[in-house]
Amino acid sequence: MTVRTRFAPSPTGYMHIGGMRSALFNWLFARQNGGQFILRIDDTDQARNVEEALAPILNAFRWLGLDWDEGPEVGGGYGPYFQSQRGDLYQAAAERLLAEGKAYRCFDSVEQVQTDKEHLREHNTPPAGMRRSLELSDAEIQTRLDRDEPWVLRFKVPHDRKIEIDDQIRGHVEWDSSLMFDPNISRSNGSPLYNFATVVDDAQLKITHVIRAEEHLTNTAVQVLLYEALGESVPVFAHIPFVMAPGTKKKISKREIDKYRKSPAFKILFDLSARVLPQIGIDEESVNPVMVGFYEQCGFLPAGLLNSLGRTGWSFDETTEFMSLGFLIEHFSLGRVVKSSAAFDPEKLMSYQSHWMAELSHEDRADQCLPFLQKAGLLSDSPSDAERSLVTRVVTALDDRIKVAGDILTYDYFFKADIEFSEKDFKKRVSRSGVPELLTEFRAVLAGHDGWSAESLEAALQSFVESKEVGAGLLIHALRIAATGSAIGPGVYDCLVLVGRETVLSRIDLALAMAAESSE
RNA sequence: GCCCCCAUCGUCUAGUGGCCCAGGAUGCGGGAUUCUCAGUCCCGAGACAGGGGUUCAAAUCCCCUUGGGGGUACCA
Repeated sequence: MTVRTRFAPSPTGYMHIGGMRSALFNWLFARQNGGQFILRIDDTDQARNVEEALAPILNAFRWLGLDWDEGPEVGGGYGPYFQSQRGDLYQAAAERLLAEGKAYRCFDSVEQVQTDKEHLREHNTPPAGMRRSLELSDAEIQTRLDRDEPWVLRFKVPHDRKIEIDDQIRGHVEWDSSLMFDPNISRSNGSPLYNFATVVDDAQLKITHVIRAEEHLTNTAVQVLLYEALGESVPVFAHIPFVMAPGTKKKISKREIDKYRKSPAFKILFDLSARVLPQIGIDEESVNPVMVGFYEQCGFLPAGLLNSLGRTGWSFDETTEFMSLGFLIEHFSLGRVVKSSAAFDPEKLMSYQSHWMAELSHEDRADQCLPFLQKAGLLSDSPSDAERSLVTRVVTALDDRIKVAGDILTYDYFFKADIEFSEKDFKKRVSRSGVPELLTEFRAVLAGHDGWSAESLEAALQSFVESKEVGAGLLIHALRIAATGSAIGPGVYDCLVLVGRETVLSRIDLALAMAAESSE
């Protein structure tokens, strides 16, 4: 039997981070077992713009390198893969259940059902007995049908059953069917409800392993009954824990985004996007950490996010933290998925991301950074060899300081002509007694300096400060601010080399002028 | 209310009766390296929700309590 798993997203216009984790586990399990991973689109609610709303989802899969064997764009032998196009399947299954007496028309209004349930609850009785419509005679049913009375289809739960599953993660779970209320399986307009559609689909798609979030565990009872009524074999279930929002015990959700913006647990992520996104022309409000696209746009590596997703709710052993996709395919196991829900941890994500970024060669890191510089207008659309080489040299000098590709924008002073001096640092390092004079003199040294390498510049500065009998730090800090405008960056000699002699000299002039101005 | 699931450092987790006065990672605190920042290297603080059993022995098994989460929709 070939393993077949699936992920069934609704086209919502973004890919949810928690959903992505579910998809990843399904994908890993399929790949590990040489099976198929299927993408089915749950678009019964959205009539319009499915394509547009689906694009970010497919893009997220592609970005992370998770392919699908059947689904949108690739087709497959069990299509169509859009629920909106599978109406006849649900219709046929519903009619069969009705004909076989396994489902019945319920003429009760929503309000009526509601009232009945409340009444029963007051008397502490489970609502399983509510089957008024089942007592209707054929003639009565026909009369109501003739009068065009609305009805929904309810599945007739056999009340004498113990429903048991051996969940791959939860273990043995069982329910008493006598406590279950007959579930509505299709609406008065004939469209199927989730529990029904999903069973019909999973059966028709020959899904062998249903790996999904824990919220569906209770639904499984009804679904098992439905599989049986339809004469289909029941798949293996694996209910994985929720991905919770950092700092909370609630499922991570886009609706809570305003709270997340204020939450300290999310701070590093929002700080990052505030640094990066405005510079590349993306509205900060348009993406957020609940969406997979956020990470792509900030410059995360697929490997970083994947490692983080793979480690929330799953572990390999007691020490292994860094896992490539290949490692995960090889070693993933449902049995090692944890039972308790896990909070997505941005700090740990950063740690994985830093690790995978550090694994990249400087050239590859430069390739990651390049598009960000282009989007920020700091580099032309088709960069010259000289520009590309500058990026590589800057990235090399920056080394571990680049954790996500978007970090390159923090060091924009290597890529633009005009810089702004950080006011605070300028005051602290340049506008202090003796420093402008020192800088003026050293400017002359630089202007006449033979060669322009980090080594020779260091030697020049050392002998200069020795002759002046001042600490090297005094000049170094001032020089850094003057040459880059910023207190942070690579070693100062690297900075001088990368910025170039001419620019360094003119920036020093500018700094000296500013210092003179402020001292007046 | 009823049904189901879950419970180890702040967080992610290891642990399937003795290897555990609980291991790793992350974050945090301190130190070292240093021209800043980042990194790296050391050191440190930090958890078995509570109560009962079972057993020579329990984080691990059982029961109860408490806490958290989910379901109970003509949502998915």
